[in-house]
Amino acid sequence: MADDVFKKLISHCKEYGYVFQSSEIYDGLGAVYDYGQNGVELKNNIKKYWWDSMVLLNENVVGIDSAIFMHPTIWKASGHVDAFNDPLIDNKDSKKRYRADVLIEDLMAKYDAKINKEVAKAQSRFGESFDRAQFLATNPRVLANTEKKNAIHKRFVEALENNDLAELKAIIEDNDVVCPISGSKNWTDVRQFNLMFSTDMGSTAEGAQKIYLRPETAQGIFVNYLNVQKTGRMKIPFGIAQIGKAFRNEIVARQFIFRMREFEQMELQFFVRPGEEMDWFGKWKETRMKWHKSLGMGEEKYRFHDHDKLAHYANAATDIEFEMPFGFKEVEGIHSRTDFDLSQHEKFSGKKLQYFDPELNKSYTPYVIETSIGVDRMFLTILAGAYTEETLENGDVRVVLKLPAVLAPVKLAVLPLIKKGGLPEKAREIINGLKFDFNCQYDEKDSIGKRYRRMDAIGTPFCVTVDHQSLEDDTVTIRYRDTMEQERVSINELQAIIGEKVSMKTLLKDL
RNA sequence: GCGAGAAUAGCUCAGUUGGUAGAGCACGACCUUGCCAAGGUCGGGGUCGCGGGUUCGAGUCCCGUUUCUCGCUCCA
Repeated sequence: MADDVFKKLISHCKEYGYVFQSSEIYDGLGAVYDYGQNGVELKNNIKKYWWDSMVLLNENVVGIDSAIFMHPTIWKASGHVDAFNDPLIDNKDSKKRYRADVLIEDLMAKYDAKINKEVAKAQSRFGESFDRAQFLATNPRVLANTEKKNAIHKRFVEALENNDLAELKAIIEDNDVVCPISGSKNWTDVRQFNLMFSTDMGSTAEGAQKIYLRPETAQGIFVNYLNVQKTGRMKIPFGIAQIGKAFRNEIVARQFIFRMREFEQMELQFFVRPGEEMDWFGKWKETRMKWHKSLGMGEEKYRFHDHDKLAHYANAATDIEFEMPFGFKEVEGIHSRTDFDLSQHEKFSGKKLQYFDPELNKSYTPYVIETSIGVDRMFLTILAGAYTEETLENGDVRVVLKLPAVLAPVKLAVLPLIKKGGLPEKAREIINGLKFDFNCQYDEKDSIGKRYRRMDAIGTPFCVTVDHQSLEDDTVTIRYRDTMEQERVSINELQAIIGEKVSMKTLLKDL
């Protein structure tokens, strides 16, 4: 059932110009998508809603737009070069995939376990008089295991240093490592998956330098934080916001635009005093959840998912999850990143990245709270939450995108009831008065009911219908998408009525 | 990357034991039309995902490949 809804949603996205597969006429490109005429409007509106809620509503938050290309050493400092280069091996029988280095580390841990067992046995036998160091140096079983382990360790370290994938496989095979699931030794070759895209900078082959397309936007903020702090005279606590593309060569990229190879992030890095990070973590957690819920997609569709296992840079982390047709999924991550990133950049760049705090009269490396949201995932949550199939009184099924008005691609359609008698001209006149403020659409084709349904399908919140009475008294009917109710209003009231309903002020006044 | 399934018009799909490609909806023009997708007339649109093979002949059978879906796996 849920899969069914998701399929319909994907079809709907294509049919109504929201999302197309990239390079479709060339059979497509895996996990890359293009936004269509309505998709780009919705996406831009999402970005604006986020940007304004960060930069306009917080006087201590400013934005930047850093380049996608960055100095390659940045990715060594951030840990991406190491972490995004896992050597992987598959067991052909169980079809399970493992990290080759983890299998070998497990193998070494087994020898440690054997040694510890011998030690424990001896200890319980000899009690007080047990000499651990001497035992380790003389016991033949321990020595044999130590020797085996050291031999593996030596080969392992050398293989890693030389990036020798065949040797990693040889270690696994020579030591009879079996798959825990199938119990077999039927392994594929070890392959390396670099999750970062790379390209060459420099037009000649000799002078070219290998650079990466950024796998996250955060580092562009970290390396600029002092520029912004100094030139903007920012005082801690302060934040830097950024929206931009990031690229990851996902091994498995699936579920439509949920996991794409080229995607967009909206990130805030908020710089705070060390020791105050948990307060700010809590505050941003609450603020971000409020922001999501302000869109009215249903409070029960959101939840926090706190991380038990933290990444190496974080001392607290949570996700905001949204109930997609395929279950609760992460939309936004909120992390307390400590001073990990700035310290790493100090180390690798050799530059001081400390902040002088005039109130405390001392310098320190700030701690960072990050809120990071995937624009494309956000887009998907909005569409998934908005997509509705309604059975009407007459038994017809109406497909309607109940998009928040502030995000809807088209704010209003102006429709002449019939295509003659001066009604089209009047409708154009109304659009000319409103088109500077709202994205308007004109439609005169087909019956009025059919036009309403077309607007429902792309999520247009308001339909303004021009009839003969409009010519006499300058009134029109305004029809509301969700209730299908209509009311007659004066043409010169339209701007205020619609303006109020599409304003983010209405939704975010408590933020 | 492994395994399974799928791919025919913009969309949803039909297509017989292999015999020169169809429907509905959508789209365009004109006419009609006073409020919730169904009026009339005419029209545009497909080398059946792509490449090979078998055959007198392939949308249909075989092989390869691309993309999508599901499962595994991974997930800063």
